[in-house]
Amino acid sequence: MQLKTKELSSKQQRIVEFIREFWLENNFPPSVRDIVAGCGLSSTSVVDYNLKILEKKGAIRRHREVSRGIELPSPPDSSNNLNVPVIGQIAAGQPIPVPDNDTWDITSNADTIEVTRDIVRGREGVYALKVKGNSMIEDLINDGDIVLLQSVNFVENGETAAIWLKSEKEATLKKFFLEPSGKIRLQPANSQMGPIYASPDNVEVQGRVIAVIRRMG
Amino acid sequence: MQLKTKELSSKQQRIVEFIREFWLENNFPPSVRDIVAGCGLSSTSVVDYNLKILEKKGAIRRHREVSRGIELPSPPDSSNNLNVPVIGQIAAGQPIPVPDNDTWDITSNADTIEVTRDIVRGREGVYALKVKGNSMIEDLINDGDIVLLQSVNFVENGETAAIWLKSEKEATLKKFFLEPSGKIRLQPANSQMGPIYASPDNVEVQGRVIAVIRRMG
DNA sequence: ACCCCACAAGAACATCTGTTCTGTTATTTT
DNA sequence: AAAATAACAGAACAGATGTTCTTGTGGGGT
Repeated sequence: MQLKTKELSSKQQRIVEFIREFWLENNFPPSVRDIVAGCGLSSTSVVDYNLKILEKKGAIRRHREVSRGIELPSPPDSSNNLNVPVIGQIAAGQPIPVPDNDTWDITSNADTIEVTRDIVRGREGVYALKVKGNSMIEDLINDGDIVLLQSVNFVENGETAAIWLKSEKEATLKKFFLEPSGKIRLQPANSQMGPIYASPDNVEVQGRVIAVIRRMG
Repeated sequence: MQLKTKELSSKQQRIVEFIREFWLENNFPPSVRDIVAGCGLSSTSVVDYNLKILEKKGAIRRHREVSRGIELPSPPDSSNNLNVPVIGQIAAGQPIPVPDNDTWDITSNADTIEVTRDIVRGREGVYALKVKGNSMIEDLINDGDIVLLQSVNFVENGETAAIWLKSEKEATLKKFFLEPSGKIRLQPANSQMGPIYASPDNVEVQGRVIAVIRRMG
């Protein structure tokens, strides 16, 4: 007597996820037997059984007697969009939870932002942070902006990056410079503010900024 | 001896168009027999014959032995994207060609930028400008940024807007304030720069900024 | 006329595929 | 423990569907 509501069993989640992946890859929905193979199930009847439940729960829509007649409520944008997870906020003094490597759990209930593919430009490991507070205004980044970051451990000199200062336990967006002296200079964009100097072993690059999106009005 | 090249016969164009419509409506590709019915053809072999040609010409992609295994090179936008015309650049001292009213010629060969619908949020008369030069850096807008504007003639106090100064023949992005004195104050965002004061009849609001998109790296 | 070729009609075929039927197993309820 | 229910397994059926085969048509070119 569980699952009366909209909660999906793990198998059902897996099926939905597979449908989405399949659709993304092939631009058309999978057949029942594709799902059997893709989810390692044993029988088409199992799929049908669960698809019926999924339909009742509103997770999918089916067209009877039509091959591959499965619709997702929000069809994965086969074309030009990507869903980038917004994994948190960034503000001075706040830690960033960084995703482990590149195995994202897109299906998790994390917020996502939909961006056109030309912004991501094929890069892997892209995530987004919402800027909280005005502490990054010197980098032309404002409160409420969304910054898109590529998860990398190293950046070129002069790139804007999300940087974790270990001892201070602070995350911040700054321009990154490795000085000839071996020190690392974190440079704000405004001449009113001086740079921050840190030793390399106190600095951890979390990602570099590849885009900023600001909505107003 | 026609159609050796990529040109499509009227029947083939019709088929492609039908596939696109069908896909748009159902979120999955049509079967061969759907095309027969939808295009008023007489036989599945006619469809198959033409689909093979279409595939050779690169108009579609087919997956053999897979029902509804038709892909369009650019699958129809399932509704989340809009193409916004980039009608020019904005920089101090440069005029902006502003579109007449709200009847855009989207099909014109003007550059467009594709943005997700959630950025436009249903607004009409949205266009984009590419920022040239660093003259707007005070508004957290940088060289190379794309600003999305909604074409309006009036803005609220405090909104960032594209403003045309008639006598100076200058276009600029500034925060707009109507002062109690009746003058208009155009306020940059940086305290280092003072505001510009102008009389209302010298000011023409061209649009208000609804989003900023900056790509880096 | 003749032949060649693009194109189409219609039927037939072999899969593919959604659905159903009959059980079986595990879990929960009484 | 017995009954009820959820979930799964396997097979089979019927319709959907891609593909192919044969035949027909109409026009150009020689």
